[in-house]
Amino acid sequence: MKKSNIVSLEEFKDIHYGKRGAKKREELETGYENFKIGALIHDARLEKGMTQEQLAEKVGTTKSYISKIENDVKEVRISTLQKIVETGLGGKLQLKISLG
Amino acid sequence: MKKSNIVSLEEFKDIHYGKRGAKKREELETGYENFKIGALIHDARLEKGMTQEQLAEKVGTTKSYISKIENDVKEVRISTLQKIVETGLGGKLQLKISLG
DNA sequence: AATAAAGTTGCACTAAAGTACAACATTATT
DNA sequence: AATAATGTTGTACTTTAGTGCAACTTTATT
Repeated sequence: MKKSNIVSLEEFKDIHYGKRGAKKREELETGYENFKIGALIHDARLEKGMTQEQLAEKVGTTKSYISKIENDVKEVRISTLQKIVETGLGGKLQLKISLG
Repeated sequence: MKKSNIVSLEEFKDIHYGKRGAKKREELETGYENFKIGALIHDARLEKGMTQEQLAEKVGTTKSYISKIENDVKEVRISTLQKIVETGLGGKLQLKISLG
């Protein structure tokens, strides 16, 4: 299994959320209003071309834990999510409250 | 203590984060990059003109718990935060991962 | 088809969030 | 200054995230 053969993020989204226009897909693209954190991490990880094991090592945890979070088996704490996003993926976690 | 005498959000921010231009204040306004969730909830609650007790009752918890979250004594779970924002404040919680 | 890489699931343990209630402190109102 | 409203802190208990490791399944590579 070579890294070069990992499917692209677009392909992945097509398969799992349908093509652009599909309801689930648009929800995903529109700022993740109804966010599923597992999918967020999964997508971000693929976008960085990393395996669960590589991400886990950077964050200082195990691939089994990453798997559980990506599949919503366990709810991730915000501090942990931040560590995964920043230390692990080199990204930024944004959190916003918008009032009606 | 009448509700009409609660300070406005702007006043509150001025006092606690400084006037616009101050470093802390700009961090607050710029999408809460370095978010402190306590302050987020606190601000949102004030903006709605609610007391901790009123918010607690809507969410189904106690004012002591709300206080602890607002003061970062306890880290709030994402699911709980969502409940507070949506059920309690009638708002939307947005969560986003942006990669470098 | 065989092997390796990547991902999933289960279990036991420990650290911390969530809950509840009471006592105390602070701020507003008269 | 007295009183009421609002907010904070402490303690004890329950639930759940986080950790570690091993076994298993699925997907890719040759």
